[in-house]
Amino acid sequence: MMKNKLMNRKHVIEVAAILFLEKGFAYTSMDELVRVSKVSKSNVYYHFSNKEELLEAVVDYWIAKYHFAIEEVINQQQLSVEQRVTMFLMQLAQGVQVREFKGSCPFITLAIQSPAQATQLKERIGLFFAELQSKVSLLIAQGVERGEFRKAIQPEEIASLFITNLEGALFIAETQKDATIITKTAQQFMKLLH
Amino acid sequence: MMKNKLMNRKHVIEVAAILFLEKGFAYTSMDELVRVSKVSKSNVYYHFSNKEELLEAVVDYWIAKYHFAIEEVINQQQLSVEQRVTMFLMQLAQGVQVREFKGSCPFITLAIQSPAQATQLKERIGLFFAELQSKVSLLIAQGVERGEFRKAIQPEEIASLFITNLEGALFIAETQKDATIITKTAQQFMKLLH
DNA sequence: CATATTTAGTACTATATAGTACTAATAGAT
DNA sequence: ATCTATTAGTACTATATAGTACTAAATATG
Repeated sequence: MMKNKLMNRKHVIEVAAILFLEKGFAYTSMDELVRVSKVSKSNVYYHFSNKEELLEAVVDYWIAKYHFAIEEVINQQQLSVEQRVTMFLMQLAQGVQVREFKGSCPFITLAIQSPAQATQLKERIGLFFAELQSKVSLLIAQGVERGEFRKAIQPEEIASLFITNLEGALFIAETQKDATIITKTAQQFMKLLH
Repeated sequence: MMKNKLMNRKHVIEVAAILFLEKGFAYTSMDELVRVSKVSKSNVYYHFSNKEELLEAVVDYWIAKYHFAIEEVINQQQLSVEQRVTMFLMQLAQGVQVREFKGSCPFITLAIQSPAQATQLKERIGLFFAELQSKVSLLIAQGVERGEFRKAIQPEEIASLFITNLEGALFIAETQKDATIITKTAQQFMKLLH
Protein backbone atom coordinates (compact mmCIF):
# COMPACT_ATOMS: atom_id res chain seq x y z
CA MET A 1 0.00 0.00 0.00
CA MET A 2 2.65 2.48 1.03
CA LYS A 3 4.45 3.46 -2.17
CA ASN A 4 6.90 5.82 -0.58
CA LYS A 5 7.70 7.33 2.73
CA LEU A 6 5.51 10.16 3.98
CA MET A 7 2.74 9.35 1.53
CA ASN A 8 0.14 9.61 4.29
CA ARG A 9 1.56 12.89 5.47
CA LYS A 10 1.10 14.44 2.05
CA HIS A 11 -2.34 12.94 1.64
CA VAL A 12 -3.53 14.23 5.00
CA ILE A 13 -2.33 17.73 4.12
CA GLU A 14 -4.16 17.65 0.81
CA VAL A 15 -7.40 16.49 2.40
CA ALA A 16 -7.09 19.03 5.21
CA ALA A 17 -6.33 21.76 2.67
CA ILE A 18 -9.73 21.23 1.11
CA LEU A 19 -11.67 20.58 4.32
CA PHE A 20 -10.27 23.63 6.09
CA LEU A 21 -11.38 25.83 3.20
CA GLU A 22 -14.76 24.24 2.56
CA LYS A 23 -15.87 23.65 6.14
CA GLY A 24 -13.62 26.03 8.01
CA PHE A 25 -10.69 25.23 10.28
CA ALA A 26 -12.65 25.42 13.52
CA TYR A 27 -15.53 23.41 12.09
CA THR A 28 -13.37 20.59 10.76
CA SER A 29 -12.82 17.98 13.43
CA MET A 30 -9.82 15.70 13.49
CA ASP A 31 -12.27 12.79 13.47
CA GLU A 32 -13.76 14.02 10.22
CA LEU A 33 -10.30 14.42 8.73
CA VAL A 34 -9.55 10.84 9.74
CA ARG A 35 -12.79 9.65 8.18
CA VAL A 36 -12.36 11.52 4.89
CA SER A 37 -8.64 10.89 4.48
CA LYS A 38 -8.91 7.27 5.61
CA VAL A 39 -5.68 7.71 7.49
CA SER A 40 -5.71 6.48 11.07
CA LYS A 41 -5.89 9.04 13.84
CA SER A 42 -2.73 7.71 15.42
CA ASN A 43 -0.91 8.25 12.16
CA VAL A 44 -2.24 11.77 11.73
CA TYR A 45 -0.90 12.59 15.19
CA TYR A 46 2.31 10.77 14.33
CA HIS A 47 2.92 13.37 11.61
CA PHE A 48 1.39 16.44 13.26
CA SER A 49 1.57 16.88 16.97
CA ASN A 50 -1.59 18.97 17.02
CA LYS A 51 -4.23 20.56 14.83
CA GLU A 52 -2.43 23.87 14.61
CA GLU A 53 0.72 22.20 13.30
CA LEU A 54 -1.40 20.62 10.59
CA LEU A 55 -2.84 24.04 9.76
CA GLU A 56 0.69 25.37 9.27
CA ALA A 57 1.47 22.52 6.92
CA VAL A 58 -1.72 23.30 5.02
CA VAL A 59 -0.77 26.95 4.65
CA ASP A 60 2.66 25.90 3.40
CA TYR A 61 0.95 23.60 0.95
CA TRP A 62 -1.15 26.42 -0.51
CA ILE A 63 1.83 28.76 -0.64
CA ALA A 64 3.90 26.19 -2.52
CA LYS A 65 1.02 25.46 -4.87
CA TYR A 66 0.47 29.12 -5.69
CA HIS A 67 4.17 29.86 -6.04
CA PHE A 68 4.44 27.07 -8.55
CA ALA A 69 1.38 28.14 -10.53
CA ILE A 70 2.53 31.75 -10.57
CA GLU A 71 6.04 30.93 -11.74
CA GLU A 72 4.63 28.72 -14.44
CA VAL A 73 2.54 31.46 -16.03
CA ILE A 74 5.03 34.28 -15.50
CA ASN A 75 7.73 32.32 -17.29
CA GLN A 76 5.71 32.02 -20.48
CA GLN A 77 7.47 35.01 -21.94
CA GLN A 78 6.09 34.41 -25.44
CA LEU A 79 2.66 35.45 -24.17
CA SER A 80 1.59 39.02 -23.48
CA VAL A 81 1.33 40.15 -19.86
CA GLU A 82 -2.42 40.41 -20.26
CA GLN A 83 -2.64 36.87 -21.63
CA ARG A 84 -0.60 35.47 -18.76
CA VAL A 85 -2.60 37.31 -16.15
CA THR A 86 -5.86 36.13 -17.68
CA MET A 87 -4.57 32.56 -17.79
CA PHE A 88 -3.70 32.62 -14.12
CA LEU A 89 -7.00 34.17 -13.13
CA MET A 90 -8.91 31.54 -15.04
CA GLN A 91 -7.12 28.92 -12.97
CA LEU A 92 -8.11 30.75 -9.80
CA ALA A 93 -11.71 31.13 -10.91
CA GLN A 94 -11.87 27.42 -11.65
CA GLY A 95 -10.54 26.58 -8.20
CA VAL A 96 -13.16 28.83 -6.64
CA GLN A 97 -15.90 27.04 -8.51
CA VAL A 98 -14.55 23.60 -7.66
CA ARG A 99 -14.65 24.53 -3.98
CA GLU A 100 -18.16 25.85 -4.46
CA PHE A 101 -17.26 29.44 -3.61
CA LYS A 102 -15.65 28.62 -0.31
CA GLY A 103 -12.14 29.73 0.55
CA SER A 104 -11.72 31.76 -2.64
CA CYS A 105 -8.41 33.08 -1.31
CA PRO A 106 -6.91 30.25 0.75
CA PHE A 107 -4.42 32.49 2.52
CA ILE A 108 -6.71 35.12 3.92
CA THR A 109 -9.43 32.57 4.56
CA LEU A 110 -7.08 30.46 6.65
CA ALA A 111 -5.52 33.48 8.35
CA ILE A 112 -8.95 34.72 9.42
CA GLN A 113 -9.98 31.33 10.69
CA SER A 114 -6.80 30.58 12.55
CA PRO A 115 -6.70 30.93 16.32
CA ALA A 116 -5.37 34.20 17.71
CA GLN A 117 -2.10 32.67 18.90
CA ALA A 118 -1.10 31.52 15.42
CA THR A 119 1.05 34.59 14.78
CA GLN A 120 3.71 32.67 12.87
CA LEU A 121 1.16 31.59 10.32
CA LYS A 122 -0.12 35.10 9.80
CA GLU A 123 3.43 36.36 9.31
CA ARG A 124 4.12 33.72 6.69
CA ILE A 125 0.99 34.77 4.83
CA GLY A 126 2.01 38.42 5.07
CA LEU A 127 5.33 37.46 3.55
CA PHE A 128 3.62 35.62 0.72
CA PHE A 129 1.76 38.77 -0.27
CA ALA A 130 4.93 40.84 -0.06
CA GLU A 131 6.64 38.43 -2.45
CA LEU A 132 3.61 38.40 -4.72
CA GLN A 133 3.76 42.17 -4.83
CA SER A 134 7.29 42.18 -6.20
CA LYS A 135 6.51 39.51 -8.77
CA VAL A 136 3.51 41.42 -10.04
CA SER A 137 5.58 44.62 -10.12
CA LEU A 138 8.05 43.00 -12.48
CA LEU A 139 5.22 41.75 -14.63
CA ILE A 140 3.61 45.18 -14.85
CA ALA A 141 6.99 46.71 -15.67
CA GLN A 142 7.31 44.20 -18.48
CA GLY A 143 3.87 45.21 -19.71
CA VAL A 144 5.00 48.82 -19.82
CA GLU A 145 8.23 47.94 -21.63
CA ARG A 146 6.37 45.93 -24.21
CA GLY A 147 3.96 48.79 -24.82
CA GLU A 148 0.93 46.93 -23.47
CA PHE A 149 0.40 49.54 -20.78
CA ARG A 150 1.02 53.25 -21.02
CA LYS A 151 4.35 54.68 -19.99
CA ALA A 152 3.01 56.71 -17.08
CA ILE A 153 2.12 53.50 -15.21
CA GLN A 154 4.11 53.08 -11.98
CA PRO A 155 4.69 49.32 -11.63
CA GLU A 156 4.93 49.18 -7.83
CA GLU A 157 1.77 51.15 -7.19
CA ILE A 158 -0.22 49.44 -9.88
CA ALA A 159 0.93 46.03 -8.68
CA SER A 160 -0.40 46.86 -5.23
CA LEU A 161 -3.68 47.95 -6.79
CA PHE A 162 -3.84 44.82 -8.89
CA ILE A 163 -3.42 42.56 -5.89
CA THR A 164 -5.96 44.34 -3.72
CA ASN A 165 -8.33 44.24 -6.65
CA LEU A 166 -7.81 40.54 -7.16
CA GLU A 167 -8.24 39.73 -3.49
CA GLY A 168 -11.43 41.72 -3.31
CA ALA A 169 -12.72 40.07 -6.47
CA LEU A 170 -12.11 36.66 -4.93
CA PHE A 171 -14.14 37.45 -1.84
CA ILE A 172 -16.90 39.24 -3.70
CA ALA A 173 -17.07 36.21 -6.00
CA GLU A 174 -17.59 34.15 -2.87
CA THR A 175 -20.42 36.28 -1.49
CA GLN A 176 -22.12 36.64 -4.88
CA LYS A 177 -21.43 33.06 -5.93
CA ASP A 178 -20.18 34.33 -9.26
CA ALA A 179 -16.66 33.41 -10.35
CA THR A 180 -16.77 35.43 -13.56
CA ILE A 181 -16.22 38.60 -11.54
CA ILE A 182 -12.61 37.50 -11.03
CA THR A 183 -11.59 37.72 -14.66
CA LYS A 184 -14.05 40.50 -15.47
CA THR A 185 -12.71 42.98 -12.93
CA ALA A 186 -9.12 42.21 -13.93
CA GLN A 187 -10.06 42.85 -17.56
CA GLN A 188 -11.66 46.16 -16.60
CA PHE A 189 -8.64 46.99 -14.51
CA MET A 190 -6.17 46.36 -17.30
CA LYS A 191 -8.29 48.48 -19.63
CA LEU A 192 -7.49 51.39 -17.33
CA LEU A 193 -3.79 50.79 -17.91
CA HIS A 194 -3.87 51.01 -21.71
CA MET B 1 -29.77 50.67 36.22
CA MET B 2 -32.01 49.81 33.28
CA LYS B 3 -32.63 53.10 31.50
CA ASN B 4 -34.84 51.71 28.81
CA LYS B 5 -36.15 48.44 27.57
CA LEU B 6 -33.79 46.26 25.55
CA MET B 7 -30.74 48.11 26.73
CA ASN B 8 -28.96 44.86 27.51
CA ARG B 9 -29.86 43.43 24.15
CA LYS B 10 -28.18 46.30 22.35
CA HIS B 11 -25.19 46.21 24.65
CA VAL B 12 -24.67 42.50 24.13
CA ILE B 13 -24.78 42.95 20.37
CA GLU B 14 -22.20 45.72 20.52
CA VAL B 15 -19.84 43.69 22.67
CA ALA B 16 -20.30 40.61 20.50
CA ALA B 17 -19.73 42.70 17.38
CA ILE B 18 -16.24 43.52 18.60
CA LEU B 19 -15.42 40.14 20.13
CA PHE B 20 -16.52 38.20 17.06
CA LEU B 21 -14.22 40.30 14.89
CA GLU B 22 -11.24 40.44 17.22
CA LYS B 23 -11.28 36.88 18.51
CA GLY B 24 -13.35 35.16 15.86
CA PHE B 25 -16.87 33.80 16.14
CA ALA B 26 -15.84 30.22 16.88
CA TYR B 27 -13.21 31.32 19.38
CA THR B 28 -15.53 33.58 21.34
CA SER B 29 -17.33 31.63 24.03
CA MET B 30 -20.65 32.67 25.42
CA ASP B 31 -19.01 32.69 28.85
CA GLU B 32 -16.49 35.25 27.66
CA LEU B 33 -19.25 37.36 26.19
CA VAL B 34 -21.02 37.22 29.55
CA ARG B 35 -17.83 38.22 31.34
CA VAL B 36 -16.96 41.12 29.05
CA SER B 37 -20.48 42.46 28.62
CA LYS B 38 -21.34 41.97 32.30
CA VAL B 39 -24.77 40.81 31.25
CA SER B 40 -25.94 37.61 32.87
CA LYS B 41 -25.93 34.45 30.82
CA SER B 42 -29.60 33.88 31.44
CA ASN B 43 -30.34 37.32 30.06
CA VAL B 44 -28.20 36.78 26.99
CA TYR B 45 -30.18 33.61 26.27
CA TYR B 46 -33.37 35.50 27.06
CA HIS B 47 -32.64 37.76 24.08
CA PHE B 48 -30.97 35.27 21.74
CA SER B 49 -32.02 31.67 21.72
CA ASN B 50 -28.59 30.55 20.56
CA LYS B 51 -25.18 31.75 19.46
CA GLU B 52 -26.07 31.77 15.80
CA GLU B 53 -29.04 34.03 16.40
CA LEU B 54 -26.70 36.43 18.13
CA LEU B 55 -24.37 36.28 15.14
CA GLU B 56 -27.25 37.30 12.89
CA ALA B 57 -28.00 40.24 15.12
CA VAL B 58 -24.33 41.20 15.00
CA VAL B 59 -24.30 41.10 11.20
CA ASP B 60 -27.43 43.26 11.14
CA TYR B 61 -25.69 45.64 13.49
CA TRP B 62 -22.70 46.04 11.18
CA ILE B 63 -24.91 46.40 8.13
CA ALA B 64 -26.94 49.15 9.80
CA LYS B 65 -23.79 50.88 10.98
CA TYR B 66 -22.22 50.87 7.53
CA HIS B 67 -25.43 51.91 5.80
CA PHE B 68 -25.65 54.88 8.09
CA ALA B 69 -22.01 55.88 7.64
CA ILE B 70 -22.25 55.52 3.86
CA GLU B 71 -25.43 57.59 3.59
CA GLU B 72 -23.89 60.24 5.74
CA VAL B 73 -20.88 60.78 3.49
CA ILE B 74 -22.73 60.33 0.20
CA ASN B 75 -25.23 63.02 1.14
CA GLN B 76 -22.56 65.67 1.59
CA GLN B 77 -23.12 66.91 -1.92
CA GLN B 78 -21.06 70.04 -1.40
CA LEU B 79 -17.94 67.87 -1.33
CA SER B 80 -16.32 66.32 -4.38
CA VAL B 81 -16.76 62.60 -4.96
CA GLU B 82 -13.10 62.08 -4.26
CA GLN B 83 -13.33 63.97 -0.99
CA ARG B 84 -16.31 61.97 0.16
CA VAL B 85 -14.71 58.68 -0.76
CA THR B 86 -11.52 59.62 1.05
CA MET B 87 -13.51 60.67 4.11
CA PHE B 88 -15.28 57.35 4.27
CA LEU B 89 -12.10 55.36 3.76
CA MET B 90 -10.40 57.24 6.57
CA GLN B 91 -13.22 56.14 8.85
CA LEU B 92 -12.73 52.55 7.73
CA ALA B 93 -8.97 52.73 8.20
CA GLN B 94 -9.46 54.08 11.70
CA GLY B 95 -11.82 51.23 12.57
CA VAL B 96 -9.27 48.73 11.30
CA GLN B 97 -6.60 50.24 13.51
CA VAL B 98 -8.87 50.36 16.55
CA ARG B 99 -9.54 46.65 16.13
CA GLU B 100 -5.82 46.07 15.74
CA PHE B 101 -6.08 44.80 12.17
CA LYS B 102 -8.66 42.17 12.93
CA GLY B 103 -11.92 41.93 11.03
CA SER B 104 -11.01 44.70 8.60
CA CYS B 105 -14.16 43.94 6.63
CA PRO B 106 -16.76 42.84 9.18
CA PHE B 107 -19.05 41.29 6.60
CA ILE B 108 -16.68 38.95 4.85
CA THR B 109 -14.87 38.19 8.09
CA LEU B 110 -18.11 37.10 9.74
CA ALA B 111 -19.34 35.29 6.65
CA ILE B 112 -16.13 33.26 6.49
CA GLN B 113 -16.25 32.43 10.18
CA SER B 114 -19.91 31.51 10.27
CA PRO B 115 -20.92 27.85 10.37
CA ALA B 116 -21.79 26.23 7.05
CA GLN B 117 -25.51 26.10 7.80
CA ALA B 118 -25.78 29.88 8.22
CA THR B 119 -26.94 30.40 4.64
CA GLN B 120 -29.37 33.19 5.53
CA LEU B 121 -26.56 35.26 6.92
CA LYS B 122 -24.43 34.82 3.82
CA GLU B 123 -27.33 35.86 1.64
CA ARG B 124 -27.88 39.00 3.65
CA ILE B 125 -24.22 39.89 3.25
CA GLY B 126 -24.41 39.20 -0.48
CA LEU B 127 -27.34 41.61 -0.62
CA PHE B 128 -25.40 44.26 1.25
CA PHE B 129 -22.68 44.22 -1.38
CA ALA B 130 -25.23 44.33 -4.19
CA GLU B 131 -26.75 47.47 -2.62
CA LEU B 132 -23.33 48.95 -2.07
CA GLN B 133 -22.56 48.39 -5.72
CA SER B 134 -25.53 50.51 -6.85
CA LYS B 135 -24.72 53.27 -4.38
CA VAL B 136 -21.12 53.45 -5.57
CA SER B 137 -22.31 53.42 -9.19
CA LEU B 138 -24.37 56.53 -8.57
CA LEU B 139 -21.44 58.18 -6.89
CA ILE B 140 -19.09 57.39 -9.76
CA ALA B 141 -21.69 58.66 -12.22
CA GLN B 142 -21.81 61.88 -10.25
CA GLY B 143 -18.04 62.10 -10.45
CA VAL B 144 -18.24 61.79 -14.22
CA GLU B 145 -21.00 64.42 -14.44
CA ARG B 146 -19.03 66.83 -12.34
CA GLY B 147 -15.97 66.33 -14.51
CA GLU B 148 -13.90 64.71 -11.76
CA PHE B 149 -13.53 61.55 -13.80
CA ARG B 150 -13.21 61.25 -17.55
CA LYS B 151 -16.28 60.76 -19.68
CA ALA B 152 -15.33 57.29 -20.91
CA ILE B 153 -15.72 55.88 -17.38
CA GLN B 154 -18.54 53.33 -17.11
CA PRO B 155 -20.03 53.81 -13.62
CA GLU B 156 -21.28 50.25 -13.10
CA GLU B 157 -18.05 48.57 -14.08
CA ILE B 158 -15.85 51.01 -12.24
CA ALA B 159 -18.03 50.73 -9.13
CA SER B 160 -17.51 46.99 -9.17
CA LEU B 161 -13.77 47.55 -9.53
CA PHE B 162 -13.77 50.09 -6.73
CA ILE B 163 -15.48 47.72 -4.32
CA THR B 164 -13.25 44.76 -5.10
CA ASN B 165 -10.28 47.04 -4.72
CA LEU B 166 -11.49 48.31 -1.37
CA GLU B 167 -12.23 44.84 -0.04
CA GLY B 168 -8.84 43.59 -1.08
CA ALA B 169 -7.17 46.62 0.45
CA LEU B 170 -8.93 45.92 3.75
CA PHE B 171 -7.67 42.36 3.89
CA ILE B 172 -4.18 43.19 2.68
CA ALA B 173 -4.09 45.91 5.35
CA GLU B 174 -4.91 43.16 7.83
CA THR B 175 -2.14 40.81 6.71
CA GLN B 176 0.44 43.60 6.40
CA LYS B 177 -0.75 45.42 9.53
CA ASP B 178 -0.73 48.67 7.58
CA ALA B 179 -3.95 50.66 7.40
CA THR B 180 -2.54 53.34 5.11
CA ILE B 181 -2.87 50.95 2.17
CA ILE B 182 -6.64 51.47 2.33
CA THR B 183 -6.58 55.14 1.42
CA LYS B 184 -3.43 54.84 -0.70
CA THR B 185 -4.80 52.26 -3.11
CA ALA B 186 -8.06 54.18 -3.44
CA GLN B 187 -6.09 57.32 -4.26
CA GLN B 188 -4.09 55.45 -6.87
CA PHE B 189 -7.29 53.98 -8.22
CA MET B 190 -9.01 57.32 -8.59
CA LYS B 191 -5.91 58.67 -10.34
CA LEU B 192 -6.61 56.12 -13.06
CA LEU B 193 -10.07 57.64 -13.54
CA HIS B 194 -8.94 61.21 -14.19
C1' DC C 1 18.31 -10.09 8.04
C1' DA C 2 17.99 -6.55 11.45
C1' DT C 3 16.50 -2.15 12.69
C1' DA C 4 13.94 2.06 12.36
C1' DT C 5 9.97 4.18 10.44
C1' DT C 6 5.40 4.32 9.28
C1' DT C 7 0.86 2.53 9.71
C1' DA C 8 -3.80 0.85 11.86
C1' DG C 9 -6.87 0.01 15.55
C1' DT C 10 -9.16 0.49 19.74
C1' DA C 11 -10.26 2.46 23.68
C1' DC C 12 -9.80 6.07 26.53
C1' DT C 13 -9.36 10.96 28.97
C1' DA C 14 -9.85 15.68 29.71
C1' DT C 15 -11.87 19.78 28.77
C1' DA C 16 -14.20 23.41 26.84
C1' DT C 17 -18.43 25.19 26.03
C1' DA C 18 -23.31 25.70 24.28
C1' DG C 19 -27.32 25.50 26.32
C1' DT C 20 -30.84 24.51 30.34
C1' DA C 21 -33.45 24.79 34.70
C1' DC C 22 -34.59 26.92 38.22
C1' DT C 23 -35.51 30.93 41.74
C1' DA C 24 -36.08 35.46 42.70
C1' DA C 25 -35.54 40.25 42.29
C1' DT C 26 -36.34 44.58 39.77
C1' DA C 27 -38.25 47.75 36.45
C1' DG C 28 -41.84 49.33 33.15
C1' DA C 29 -46.37 49.74 31.72
C1' DT C 30 -51.45 50.18 32.31
C1' DA D 1 -51.44 48.34 42.40
C1' DT D 2 -50.96 44.77 39.39
C1' DC D 3 -49.19 42.38 35.70
C1' DT D 4 -45.61 41.63 32.27
C1' DA D 5 -40.96 42.05 30.67
C1' DT D 6 -36.39 42.16 31.85
C1' DT D 7 -32.63 41.09 34.79
C1' DA D 8 -29.17 38.31 37.87
C1' DG D 9 -27.46 34.27 39.89
C1' DT D 10 -26.30 29.65 40.61
C1' DA D 11 -25.86 25.27 39.47
C1' DC D 12 -26.23 22.00 36.24
C1' DT D 13 -26.20 18.82 31.76
C1' DA D 14 -24.88 17.14 27.47
C1' DT D 15 -21.82 16.82 23.94
C1' DA D 16 -18.33 17.49 20.85
C1' DT D 17 -13.74 17.01 20.15
C1' DA D 18 -8.58 17.50 20.74
C1' DG D 19 -5.39 14.68 22.22
C1' DT D 20 -3.37 10.25 24.58
C1' DA D 21 -1.97 5.42 25.51
C1' DC D 22 -1.32 1.37 24.17
C1' DT D 23 -0.52 -2.88 21.03
C1' DA D 24 0.76 -4.75 16.94
C1' DA D 25 1.47 -5.09 12.16
C1' DA D 26 3.46 -3.66 7.83
C1' DT D 27 6.99 -1.42 5.27
C1' DA D 28 11.31 0.78 4.25
C1' DT D 29 16.27 0.90 4.69
C1' DG D 30 21.01 -0.22 5.55
